[in-house]
Amino acid sequence: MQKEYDLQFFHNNGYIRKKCKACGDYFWTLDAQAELCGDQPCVKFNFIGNSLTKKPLTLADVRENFLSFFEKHDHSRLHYPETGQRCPVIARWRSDIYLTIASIADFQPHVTSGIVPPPANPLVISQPCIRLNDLDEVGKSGRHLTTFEMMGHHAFNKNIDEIYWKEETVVYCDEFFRTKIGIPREAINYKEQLWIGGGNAGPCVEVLDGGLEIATLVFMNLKEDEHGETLIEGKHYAPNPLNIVDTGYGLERVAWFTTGTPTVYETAVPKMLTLLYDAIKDTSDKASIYALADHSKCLSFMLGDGIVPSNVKAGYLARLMIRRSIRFLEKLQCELTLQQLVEQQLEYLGKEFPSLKKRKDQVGEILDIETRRFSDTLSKGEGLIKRILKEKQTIDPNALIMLYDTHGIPPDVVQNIAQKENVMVFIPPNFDSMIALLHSHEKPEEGTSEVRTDLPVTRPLYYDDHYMKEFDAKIVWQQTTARGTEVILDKTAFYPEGGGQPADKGVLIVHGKPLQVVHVEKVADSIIHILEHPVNLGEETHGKIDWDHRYALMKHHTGTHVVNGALRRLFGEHIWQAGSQLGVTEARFDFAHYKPIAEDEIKKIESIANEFVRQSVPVEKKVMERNNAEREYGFRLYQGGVPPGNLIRVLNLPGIDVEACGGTHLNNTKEIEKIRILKTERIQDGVNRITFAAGKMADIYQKEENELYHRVIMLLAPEYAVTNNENISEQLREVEKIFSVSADQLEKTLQRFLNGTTKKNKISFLNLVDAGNHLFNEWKNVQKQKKVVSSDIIERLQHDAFQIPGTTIKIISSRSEIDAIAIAGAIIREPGYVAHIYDGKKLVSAASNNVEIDLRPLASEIGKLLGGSGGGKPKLTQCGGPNRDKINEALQTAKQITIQQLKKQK
RNA sequence: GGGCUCGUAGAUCAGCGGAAGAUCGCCCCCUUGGCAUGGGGGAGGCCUCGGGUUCAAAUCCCGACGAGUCCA
Repeated sequence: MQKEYDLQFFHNNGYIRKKCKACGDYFWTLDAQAELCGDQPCVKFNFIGNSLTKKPLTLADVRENFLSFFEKHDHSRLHYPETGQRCPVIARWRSDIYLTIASIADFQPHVTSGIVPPPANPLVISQPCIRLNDLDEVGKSGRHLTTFEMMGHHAFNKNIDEIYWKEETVVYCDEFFRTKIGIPREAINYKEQLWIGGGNAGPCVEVLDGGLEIATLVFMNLKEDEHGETLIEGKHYAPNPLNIVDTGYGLERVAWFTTGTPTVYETAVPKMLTLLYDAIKDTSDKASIYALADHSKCLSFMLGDGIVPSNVKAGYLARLMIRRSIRFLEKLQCELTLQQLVEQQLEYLGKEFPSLKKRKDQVGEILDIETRRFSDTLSKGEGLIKRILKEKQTIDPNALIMLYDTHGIPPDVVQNIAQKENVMVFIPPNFDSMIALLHSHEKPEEGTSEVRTDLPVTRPLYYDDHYMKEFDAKIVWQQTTARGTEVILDKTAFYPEGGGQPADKGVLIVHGKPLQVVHVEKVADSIIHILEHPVNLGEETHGKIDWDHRYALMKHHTGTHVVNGALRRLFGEHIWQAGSQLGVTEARFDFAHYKPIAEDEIKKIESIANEFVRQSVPVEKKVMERNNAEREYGFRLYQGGVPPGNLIRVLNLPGIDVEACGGTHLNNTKEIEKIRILKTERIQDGVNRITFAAGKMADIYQKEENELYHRVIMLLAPEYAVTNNENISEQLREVEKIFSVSADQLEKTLQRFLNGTTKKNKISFLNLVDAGNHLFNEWKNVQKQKKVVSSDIIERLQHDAFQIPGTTIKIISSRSEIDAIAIAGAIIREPGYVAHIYDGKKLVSAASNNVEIDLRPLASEIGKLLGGSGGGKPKLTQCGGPNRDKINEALQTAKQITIQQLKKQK
């Protein structure tokens, strides 16, 4: 390995290779006396309050110095449509990580693996990154940040050093720090290290000064490969197709080095710190103030780049940061809200990162919602804690885990609340691992599907012409499985299932005989048709696609993009696809948004979408090089997922939506005819689903809805006349809400409520909603009446009661229209009664307090008589059964048994 | 994506197979010159919806819908 670092630069300039006395690693230095490598913890920071550089530099100074220095040395600055010269902090172009954690992450995996050429070569960027690995250290350590910029110049070499490699990289580094930052050459040590990460590895040189690692120069030339010959930390590596210069200059660190401020925070977030010091009375808790300054910057990037807080993925991380920040604000008793803080931070960042400010309104609303939500959670938690204390006087670790895992109350918050009740709560030191243990049984589903590569390749005709309905082809492969006969053609217009679009249906005609195609799927580059009947290899065939089926899917597919565009137009740039499924009758589209869709918003979305349809926008379908597509349209392309390869299919509805999409689409939005939103629902926190229908399917739903409406009107007709039949959808939705049922239960429920009310003269109402409300209120009144017992009835029953000879006890045995429990209950309020009341559903037996009797055996016996059973409390029982014709007998028997029992006692 | 909770009065919740409750809030009355307060009375419930088990379901089981929360 030693020769990897044996650079001409070191020899030419008099560097000496030494071994660090503390850590044992090798390093190159100009200082003959040096014994230590210059990294922490071998040496301590020595630049604090004592910078070696001539003048302090701001972040903007350092960034511009870096970028222009490398630009002068023939590096290109990149440009991205939405964010300017950087990628967003949410890694939209890849699905293996949520956040952008390094400058090289911008080019993984497609560029680093050699599939896609670099967007420029060599290039220079300054990439805002977010890392939450050392979250607990942020603020405390004085040097950890969640948000930082990694400046990097990258060269991608197909050959060993086609662009440049180690020597030039170190020379650049030396020159940059000397001329642009003002660090004397002799102050810098270069430490030999091995770099491993993200499936790649290679030698690296750490650039050290004053105990601070100001840059890392990585020479990435290995990739993980189980057949590889190089063994590093138990893993095998093979040569990477590219030799990549991957440098990382920490912007904040370099700036910090020039300022020598007590911590990195004074350099990284100076304005925010000033703001916080003004807004906080007791500023002794420096660590929390630092953390808050850092977190608010982190949130500016997260939310400004379009992350929507949620309980999943990157949204979860955003919520984590929000809640942490709010707790710091409360701890510090800060006068400002998180919303104010972040809005201010957006202002600070606005000049250097203009795209962040564009989402200021949404960011503000998100933080407002999230703040209220968190305080709801905490106040609920407070009630919960107080109740637990009331019951158990203490909070044990189990309760602590329950409070956190189920209700989101962190243990230290529990401790604070309990302290107000004078209860000490012990937080187990291994609390975090207890939580981890709780979740350790959750195993992710393994999707190990072996991809066959030995199948003949099919040429897809549906991309040549999305409207191709028939074609001629040759059967080049076939096999019979349990699913049927699987056939591969040399070319096909049958669309295989994928990307949320279901497979085509249709027939393959062989020798004039049509064979049904029941399913089509794609395996690598082969398209497999599944037929019900066997065919012969090598036959010529004529394929015919079920066009009604396919055309409906195309309407829904293009329609989905139109709906997406409408949503973004209405709500903002944070709208992002979270999933989609097409059907023949309807389609659904899931998307990130921070609140549920309101009733009036459904109409707006529908109207914008239909406006797009009316505009007759021509649909552009083109294959583009990835870099060109990204440069032109941005990462919005990847909403439906990141396709592999260098060439990607781009579907552009100019002014509406543009996405990488492998589906089949219409040529013009007007072919959609119309879009009708059927339903919206919140499928997850932060994710909404819209279900809609396009074209004649929309008409079908309209027709069904009209029919339902008219059936409902007919149903109500005997008692209600509705005069105005407008806004049928809204009317139905509203009525469904009144009776809290879904559409398919509506008629049944209305019938139930009609049955539960007494018939009156027909009343006329303006609309269905008013009639529904009236019916509901009528029903409630009737229900109430059933429980109200008139004193007349009670008096009459008591008057007619049978007095057991020789006692003061009276027995009532009777039927009633009103609820039996209510009647019996009213009777036994006076002493000396036993009542048996049947109300058509159940037979209730009850005895006054002063009557010594246990009615339960009686209830059981009478119940059996009725073919059922019975029971209850000693002086209040219920019984019943299917034999309703035996009610009279049962009432009589009950009376007899009661008399016998009470006589026996005498 | 996986897990754990929870849907009962306007709010917070109790009840967890046998007459739907508490506290706060609301309305009325009494106490005061007026207020805070105190005392008394009252209104307010499709116990989220649907299905099942049972003589009997707010309560048990299944499903839907809605909400909260943790983990990756």
